[in-house]
Amino acid sequence: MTSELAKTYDPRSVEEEIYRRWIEAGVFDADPDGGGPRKFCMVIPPPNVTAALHLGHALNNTLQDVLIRWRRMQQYNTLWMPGTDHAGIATQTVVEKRILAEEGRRRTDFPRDEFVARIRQWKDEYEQRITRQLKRMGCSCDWRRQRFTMDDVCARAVRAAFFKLFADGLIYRGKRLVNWDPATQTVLADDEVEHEQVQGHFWYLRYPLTEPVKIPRGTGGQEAPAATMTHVTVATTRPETMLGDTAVAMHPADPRAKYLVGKKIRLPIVGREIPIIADEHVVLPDPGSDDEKARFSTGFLKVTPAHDPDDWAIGVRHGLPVINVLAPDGSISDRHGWTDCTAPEAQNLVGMDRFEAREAVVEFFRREKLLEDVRDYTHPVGHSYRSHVPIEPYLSDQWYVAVKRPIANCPLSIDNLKKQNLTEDRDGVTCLAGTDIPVNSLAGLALMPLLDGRLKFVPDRYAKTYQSWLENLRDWPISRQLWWGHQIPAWKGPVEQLFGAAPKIRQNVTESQLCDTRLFTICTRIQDVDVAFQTRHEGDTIYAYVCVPENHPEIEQLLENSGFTRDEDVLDTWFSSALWPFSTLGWPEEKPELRTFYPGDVLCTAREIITLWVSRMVMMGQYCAGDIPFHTVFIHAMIQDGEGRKMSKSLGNGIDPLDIIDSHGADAMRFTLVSMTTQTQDVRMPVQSMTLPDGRTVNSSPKFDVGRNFANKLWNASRFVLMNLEGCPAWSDIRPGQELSDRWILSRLNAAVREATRALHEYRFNELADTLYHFLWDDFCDWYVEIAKARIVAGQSDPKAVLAHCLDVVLRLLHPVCPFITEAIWAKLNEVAPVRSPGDCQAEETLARAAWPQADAAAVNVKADGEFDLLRQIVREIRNVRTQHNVPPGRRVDAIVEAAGETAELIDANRDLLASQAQLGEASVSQKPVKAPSDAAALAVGSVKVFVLGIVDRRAELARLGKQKETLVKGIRGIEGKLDNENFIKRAPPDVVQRERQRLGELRAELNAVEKSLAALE
RNA sequence: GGGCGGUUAGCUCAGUUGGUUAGAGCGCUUGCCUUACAAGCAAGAGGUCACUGGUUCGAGUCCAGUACUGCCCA
Repeated sequence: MTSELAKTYDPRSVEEEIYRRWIEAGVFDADPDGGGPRKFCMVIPPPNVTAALHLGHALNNTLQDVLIRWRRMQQYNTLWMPGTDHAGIATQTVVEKRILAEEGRRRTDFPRDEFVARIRQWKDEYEQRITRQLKRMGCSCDWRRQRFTMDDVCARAVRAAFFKLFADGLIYRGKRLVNWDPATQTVLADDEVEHEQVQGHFWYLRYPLTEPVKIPRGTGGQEAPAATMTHVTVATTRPETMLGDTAVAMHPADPRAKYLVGKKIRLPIVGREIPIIADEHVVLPDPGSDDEKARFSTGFLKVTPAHDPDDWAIGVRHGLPVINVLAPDGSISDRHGWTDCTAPEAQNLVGMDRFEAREAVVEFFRREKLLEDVRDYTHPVGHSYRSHVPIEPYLSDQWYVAVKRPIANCPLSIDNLKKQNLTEDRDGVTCLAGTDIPVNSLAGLALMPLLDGRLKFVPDRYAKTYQSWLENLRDWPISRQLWWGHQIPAWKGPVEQLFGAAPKIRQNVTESQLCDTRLFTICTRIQDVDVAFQTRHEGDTIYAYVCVPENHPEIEQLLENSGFTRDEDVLDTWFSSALWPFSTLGWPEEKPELRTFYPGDVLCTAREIITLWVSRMVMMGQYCAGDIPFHTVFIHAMIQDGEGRKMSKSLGNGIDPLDIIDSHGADAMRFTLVSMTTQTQDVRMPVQSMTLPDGRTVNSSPKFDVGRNFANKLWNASRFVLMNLEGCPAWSDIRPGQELSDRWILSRLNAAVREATRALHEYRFNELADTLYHFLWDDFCDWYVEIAKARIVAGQSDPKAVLAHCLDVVLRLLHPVCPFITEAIWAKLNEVAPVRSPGDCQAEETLARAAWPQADAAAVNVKADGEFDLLRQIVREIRNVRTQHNVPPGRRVDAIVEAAGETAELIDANRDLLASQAQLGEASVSQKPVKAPSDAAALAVGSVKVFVLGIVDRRAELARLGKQKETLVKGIRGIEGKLDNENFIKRAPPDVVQRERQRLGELRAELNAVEKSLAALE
């Protein structure tokens, strides 16, 4: 037969060809004009172009592919939108490092355009690699629509969103302390900062008072006995920041405060005179306190507004000067706001790295006998999630998105929330209940759908992460000092220049409005184009920041000709990622794609980006596109190695999906990943090295053998079916209800359909895999196929039709998980049996398009299940006794079954089944008590007794029966204990009591039989 | 410090609203190359469900606490 399959499944021989066929047939192509409510849309979490995909991506994309293929088979109009993310800081860093290593050149050695072009080359290469990886995994994305977060379509959306936010007054320029990464020299958002415990020190530094201060005896504090103070002692973990100190603070309740506040200190090294101030933020010293800060405190706090967020707040309260002593690269500098750096000791420090400077400062204090103490102190320090260096609080101008500012023209109604009492009034602003978040703010828009139930997380515990993040949200800094990204579409120039560029402004806006820098945004027109601008005092000048909408280069040119310059910074990567669900569909243009596929349905991602990405997509989806981008967020586990560590390049424990596909096949990898997807937050995957046929040694995991073995089992089961379909009758010509084994397998099949569909609806991926695994392997292969063999040999043809139908349905059910192998077998099955199921209609040519099976409730047959279970149990017991008596597998033995009534009839009708499965010769059934022959092994299966003749080894039989008796006695005692308990009888549900009673009866009958047999042997 | 998890067989993990003798895969033992499959078949061994207490007729499952461990946030 031409369609005979190879003995072992070889994925490499089919995968590529099948993928090509899907593409040619346009199977993955979405239809924007398809209309109808049955659409299903997902956007891929765009992989970073930083690097090739790892196993986590393989998991993430496999799960998405399972969902989209399932919905496609359910005949939804599906779209899976593919694409990649430019990953600003990550990609720029990677390319910078590589160029430095290979060419010895730094970014600043290039013109910006040229450097960006180099990154673009990298991006092109990795975009291609990633795409190829996804295709090899079998991902059924609509590749015609593939996007990149910096391509023209996405860039237009970024411009449009930025303009909209700017014009609505939700983007503003602010000067404040930011998280600064001195290595990459850019600002980071709070959530890009990782807190790590660091073994550090508290240094106790003495700051001399300009003149001694007398403190009367009896005043508290550490230095109480001293009648005259010549210095105060501050404790710090970052001594180098003292160069920027502008005050020393103490708590107003400190008894010493009334003598010291208002006095001056001469700052060592610098020579600056700074005041002692009173502020309640200072922690009072208390050596016995549980509070670590109180134990380490001296009561005096050095205040460095430019280099610490808390000090910044104190500075604002007291109007302190702000002295920045660091350069952007983290070195000490007198050129970024430090004007009194004149002392030679101070000048010596300029140019030192911050950690060098720390040692130098400490050394100075030590030398001058001003270092009072050094104590070990373990404390959390923020580190850059990219460069992993400690971040520096740094004063700078950045663009921010105001996340809690009410939006004047809010695009969405809040009536629903009000109805559900989810709002409350706070100072005239409608806020979400229990929060300070205005309903019509960006944070409010993101939180609203969670509260009103339109947005769901699976597993639902992750909703909490999302909610608490939004509730504690601060304004989002969106500018980054990078070259790789969307350049900020804002132009800056002196406000007078704006009049020259746009004479009409005078007509629309008064001069006082223009120069009132408290106003955030003014919208006006330049040459009939809507633009928005903000004004801001910087030094003695009032500047205008002008935002121009997309597609108006002439306005940009006009501004630049008038002395305006475009902001050099780029936007945070997450800004463009936040727009991904609709930027990819062409927003802001009203395209059919957008109408048909937005809002999308499911987002599938890992928990680490719930805050960074998911929340911002919801925020921007609501704000820009007027609806949530998806109704369900499925959060899958993180894959770790066998020791519970993250897989990473530096540890060398990562697994490359392509290596697994090469060695085990894509379907095997997918099956394993799906079967590992439970509701837990991590899964471990023991890593082992493996040698590929081409000689490479790569990382793999024995876990993938599970998938490979399963694929091979499916292949061989199919092989058997295909080899036996000659003369396969039409479904309408068979009577599958007549034979128990047919009724049973069809019952099991339909139960599997029901179970698999339920699992998918509930995102229980492992249950989907388990259901299919056990149906195929245990029920179908181990039992039905084995029974069918005998029946076919005996000349029956019904099993052929049942086999064909079962295979048909299994292939459909398994297709979303294992698309390649199922498609390959489907083609063969179509050759041999194109018509093969109830209804006798021609099967679909392409499995990927075939209909998802519907469970036939009538076929799920509890009676058949029970009857078959009994027969199966009898077979197992006979096999067991054969093994224990060392009966050679090939030797047929005779058996007599003793049973009553319907059970006897059932067994009698299935004597062939027993004979073929238990290797019996003569099998007879007796309704009367059988006198056990002396050479027979006696088995008890419930009320059924089986005598297997001519095999008895007395010792083995005694041992077997003794053991069975022991188990039975134990079981009986347990149940008797329950039934003797009055409370159990009284309080347990009657069906539970009834079940126990019945069970007790069965066990007693079995025990009885076993004891008789034992007696006969003795 | 706050939040969320995890601890079940040698390993990796399931275990639904509490209810038969707690399951699977891998690994292990024994016997089989049985005409789909040795990546296989048949049979089997292996568990004080982390610990302590509580609720209940009944707890792997619910509650409280302890230990260890992981992640997120500050």
